Amino acid sequence: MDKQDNFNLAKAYEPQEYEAEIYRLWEESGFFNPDNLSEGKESFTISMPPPNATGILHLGHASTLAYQDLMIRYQRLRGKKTLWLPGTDHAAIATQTKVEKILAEKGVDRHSLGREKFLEKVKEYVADSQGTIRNQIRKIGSSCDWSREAYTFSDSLSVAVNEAFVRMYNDGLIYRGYRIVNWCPRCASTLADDEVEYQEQLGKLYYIKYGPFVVATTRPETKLADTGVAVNPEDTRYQDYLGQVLEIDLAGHKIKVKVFADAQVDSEFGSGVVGVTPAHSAVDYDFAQKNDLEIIKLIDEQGKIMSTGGKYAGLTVLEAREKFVKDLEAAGQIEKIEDLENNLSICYRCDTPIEPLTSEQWFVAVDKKIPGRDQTLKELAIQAVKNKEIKIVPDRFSKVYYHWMENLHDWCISRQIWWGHQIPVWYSEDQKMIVAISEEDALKKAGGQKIARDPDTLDTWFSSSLWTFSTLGWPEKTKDLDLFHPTSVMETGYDILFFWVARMILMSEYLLESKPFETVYLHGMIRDKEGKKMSKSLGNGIDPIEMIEKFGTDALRLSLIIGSSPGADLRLYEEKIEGYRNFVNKLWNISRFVFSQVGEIKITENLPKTETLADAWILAEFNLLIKEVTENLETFKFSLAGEKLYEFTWSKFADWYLEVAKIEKNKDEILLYILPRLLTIWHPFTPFVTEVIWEQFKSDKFLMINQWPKADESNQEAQENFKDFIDLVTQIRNIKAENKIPPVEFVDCYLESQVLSSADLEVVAKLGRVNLKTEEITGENFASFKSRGQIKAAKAMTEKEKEDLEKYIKSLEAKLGNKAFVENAPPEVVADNQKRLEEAKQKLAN
RNA sequence: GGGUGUAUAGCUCAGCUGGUUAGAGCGUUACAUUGACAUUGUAGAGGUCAGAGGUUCGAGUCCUCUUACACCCACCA
Repeated sequence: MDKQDNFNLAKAYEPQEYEAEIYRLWEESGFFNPDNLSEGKESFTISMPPPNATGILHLGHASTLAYQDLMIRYQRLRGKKTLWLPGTDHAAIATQTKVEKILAEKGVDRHSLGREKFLEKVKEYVADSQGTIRNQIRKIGSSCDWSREAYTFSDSLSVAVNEAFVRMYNDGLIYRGYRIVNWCPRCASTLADDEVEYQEQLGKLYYIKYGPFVVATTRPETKLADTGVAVNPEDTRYQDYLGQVLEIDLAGHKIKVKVFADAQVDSEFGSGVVGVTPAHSAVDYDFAQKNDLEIIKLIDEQGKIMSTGGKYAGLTVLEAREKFVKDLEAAGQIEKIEDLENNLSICYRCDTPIEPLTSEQWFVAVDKKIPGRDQTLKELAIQAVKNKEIKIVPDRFSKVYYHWMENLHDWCISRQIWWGHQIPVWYSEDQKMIVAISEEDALKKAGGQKIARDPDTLDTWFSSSLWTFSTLGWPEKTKDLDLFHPTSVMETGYDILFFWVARMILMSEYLLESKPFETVYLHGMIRDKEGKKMSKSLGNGIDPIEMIEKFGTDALRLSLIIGSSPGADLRLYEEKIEGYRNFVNKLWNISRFVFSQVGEIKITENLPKTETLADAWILAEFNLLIKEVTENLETFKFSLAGEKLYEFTWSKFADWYLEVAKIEKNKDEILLYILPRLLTIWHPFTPFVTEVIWEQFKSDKFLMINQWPKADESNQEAQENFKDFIDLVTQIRNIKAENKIPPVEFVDCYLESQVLSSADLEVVAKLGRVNLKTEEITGENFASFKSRGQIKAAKAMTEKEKEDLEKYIKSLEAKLGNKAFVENAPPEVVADNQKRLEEAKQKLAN
């Protein structure tokens, strides 16, 4: 008690009282910026996956930030020049959709507002939510370099976007073409293939009498624009028609279709005859290319039937379907209608059903050889992973990556929304197309003519695919780019492996001829206790900010990291976070206790001398811990590292060593050796509480930039011997409990041990709360003592324990009696079993 | 239709290249607690490792099949 004046820590850790202040101190220190870290060392870089500039941070963000901050803090403590570059994404479609929704509530739509005014509204909205996001990233404790904060739609990143576009165009890797695309009628824009999601639905399969055939379709209205009929080449029923052009009457609407054969047609499905609508189905479009079919566009960009639909013109798709089916029925042309489960394609941002339609758009050619490189973009991206240049953790996602890449089609990059990078293409008065990096450049190229810009914008993933290097100043040759690229780790969820990770690899390999990162670490999705996805509609979402307020950031971070493994989903719930809050408080109180015990609060610099077995043991355990945690962190086994730290801190250091220290006293050297180092290795996991405790050491530097401790040799003998120590104490407590002897009641006890000194045994007795007798107590069974009496701990064993031990001995004897085992098993395994048998027998005999 | 993952205590999960009597946290039961911590301590109960075969001296761990769940991809009109 008399020593407690020299430290000042409340009885329980209250995170809210410290976190904001600690973060402010870190930020002001400038050490988030690698320029202020020591010179000339190896660098370590992570580009923060930019959160969408919409709404607020959810648990998924909290988890990705916790992982990244863990790696960043670890590497900073290891002395690397550590850069974590934060930023946000303008998230073209997502943001535009969101603002449109807000405007719609006021009865305004973007067209009535006009492009300029609408974009202003979006900018306001983005500025607002970026502020929220920045604050929330800070709340998680993210030690990122705010001075380098980036935004995909900033001026400098827009330069990178135009540069990339122009280079690809000049290399023939970006082209404009009239092709079939995914069209979202609500967004009034194209979508990339991977931006289309599928929803199972119960639809109808209509069998339509179609000239000499019966054609089965889920979308009868599209038959108005059929230009072909496909059958399987093996199908004997229709051989005579192959190659013919037939005129078909569909309830008065006349179409001309060419009959052809293709192996893709399944003669078992539906009627075995496919009506081909090239303008509104990707498969049919391919058929049209192969068989030279006419392409008749039927559905326009608003999802309405065009004049090519005859009397159905002007109707929406669904209206036209209803009317046309009625007309066909009236004409006796519906043979039957069946129920059919199929996938409805919907927009990934607004869930609107997708219309495939033909349109003139910009594409990235993934299968075209890059000039001078004899490789396609696709091949480039596959190779980077295949030759292990880039490592994906967990490895199984490499396979998923290859599969996706190999099946990648040309990437449609033009969007018809307003929010985003305008395509760097202008048209001169004489209708010449000018592709240029800027308006000035385009004007120059136009040679004095007036120019007009293409209104289309770029897919948001085009700009984010440049993220690892556009944020470092590319296309300028900057010092940052040189120092920090390729980045070290890309930490993100497996759900955006395709959207983002794959495209970053593709772009970096093409534009920089280098990988964007060395390792991709993929975390899983956060789910609720039942394993359900957290979502607004289910109301099962946990708000990370609320959890931080309730339990503290450190507790939330631990709950996200411990118990998770890469690529696997994680269930999170409040009790779990609460449990880690308890742990953080334990660490706090361990520190309080240490500070209360020692004469002066300072750090022991050198490995201390050991006085007792417990001393030697705890140092041995601690050295082993440092070694293992370091190894685990180097190999991305964050959860395992956390579990080991947890176990050491609570079950070894607190439960045993500190309890022994209360008895043995005078442990200043060792306590002040372990505690600061323990705080250091905990720091990447729980940055706040460790930094707060660290302040008590009055060090001239933050724990954040302390040095990662080195592991010394471990004393195996001490580890082995201390097991006996623990074993004896546990036995005593056990016997007392079994005999209903209150823990506080000191009964007599005789102890003996081969390895423990008499001093050790005295400590054992104190921990077990017994009176240590120097002579063996004979003649009586301890059970008869009931609540008072003597114990010879080594002899006491319950019936159950006896039985278990006997069983164990039998199984070992059987094993060792087996010739095959003795002959085939490695000698050390046999010897080990032999030893165990002897020990067990001895125990039983005692 | 293809592919991947998961299945271990009531719940959430560890268990690395096969070799202790299969572990942890939460929950639960009993006891304790004014001296670091009730956000605590001590002790206990609780498991045919989804099922069936196989490989091996030895399988929770490797192989095959089956079942259940989850996810991803794909152009069944």
